[in-house]
Amino acid sequence: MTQQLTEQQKELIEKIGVFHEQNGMQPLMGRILGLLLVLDDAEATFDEIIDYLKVSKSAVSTALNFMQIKKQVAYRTKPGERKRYFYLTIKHWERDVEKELLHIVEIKNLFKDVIAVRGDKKPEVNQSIHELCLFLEYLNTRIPVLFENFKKMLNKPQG
Amino acid sequence: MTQQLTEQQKELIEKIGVFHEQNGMQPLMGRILGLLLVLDDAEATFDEIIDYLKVSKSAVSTALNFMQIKKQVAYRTKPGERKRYFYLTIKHWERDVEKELLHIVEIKNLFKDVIAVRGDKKPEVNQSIHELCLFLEYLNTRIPVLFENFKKMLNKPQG
DNA sequence: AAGCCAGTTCACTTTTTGGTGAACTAAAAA
DNA sequence: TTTTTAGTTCACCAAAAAGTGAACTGGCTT
Repeated sequence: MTQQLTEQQKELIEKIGVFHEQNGMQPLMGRILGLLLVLDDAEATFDEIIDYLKVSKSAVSTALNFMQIKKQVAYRTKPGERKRYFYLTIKHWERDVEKELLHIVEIKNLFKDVIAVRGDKKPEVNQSIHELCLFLEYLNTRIPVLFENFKKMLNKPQG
Repeated sequence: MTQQLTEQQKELIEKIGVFHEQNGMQPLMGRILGLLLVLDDAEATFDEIIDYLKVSKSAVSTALNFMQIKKQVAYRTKPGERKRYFYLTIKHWERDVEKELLHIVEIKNLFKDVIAVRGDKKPEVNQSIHELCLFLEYLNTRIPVLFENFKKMLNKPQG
């Protein structure tokens, strides 16, 4: 029998799950993220996940495979054991946050298409869309700088 | 009869719709966004939306109300006419982009909760989460600066 | 070679979502 | 006052998403 989760842990898993659900992630995946964050050893086997979250094998299998493709989750095995210990690839949080930032910028291409298609009946509107595109382009150039400067700040604090 | 959309316009509406759908927006709302972006006069009445997008009154009513609450859409009336001309509040794109950036930062609070709950069995994991929080805090402070510097750049180009 | 372990696959069920149509409402027009 | 216009509400329906359970697979163990 797998160890019990505290009430606190359960609540937090749920909150994390709901947060990710609202961001378009499938419910179970959000809870697996929460579970692996909240567990002291930051990993769990297939059967432990089933046990903790009270879901079926197939649901867990599907969710984990998807999350592995998306590089959110990986697994290791312990010598002599066959079962997989799944864990979050949280050490690559930079890559993930960068992806989120780039995603904001992504819509720029659609706005460019919009500009190409629009007539000039409403110049103020065209101007707004144009400015937005300029900003997104600017933001795009600043993303790497944000990470660089953050690292600098970490090394020499109060800089 | 409402004027016909060109193939190009239809395609672009669909692309914009799909993009927003994948970001958790309801399908019809995404297409309304696309429609109002693509139309030369950047506005449409209730019945025109029904006509262009081939959907029911109730669907449009629900979608528009929601989008008005979210401040994505507003309407005006023309003197002497009763019907509403709905348009995108695109001139407030700064507010919207800022909201998206803040949304990335939002998860910081959950990670803080995670840190509070986690034991110290896996210090590397705790360290990663901690660094992530620091970065999100840093990003949070940089968001207003991004907009400020963009505006400066607009005023004196190549600066 | 027989059985087991750790997961996978797939047909099916349940739940959620998105949308429809008809009846309704409030304000303006006739 | 009745009708029309412009939109709203709500009970219902269809489709899509999410999850279940049972049968299956492929590598290890005995």
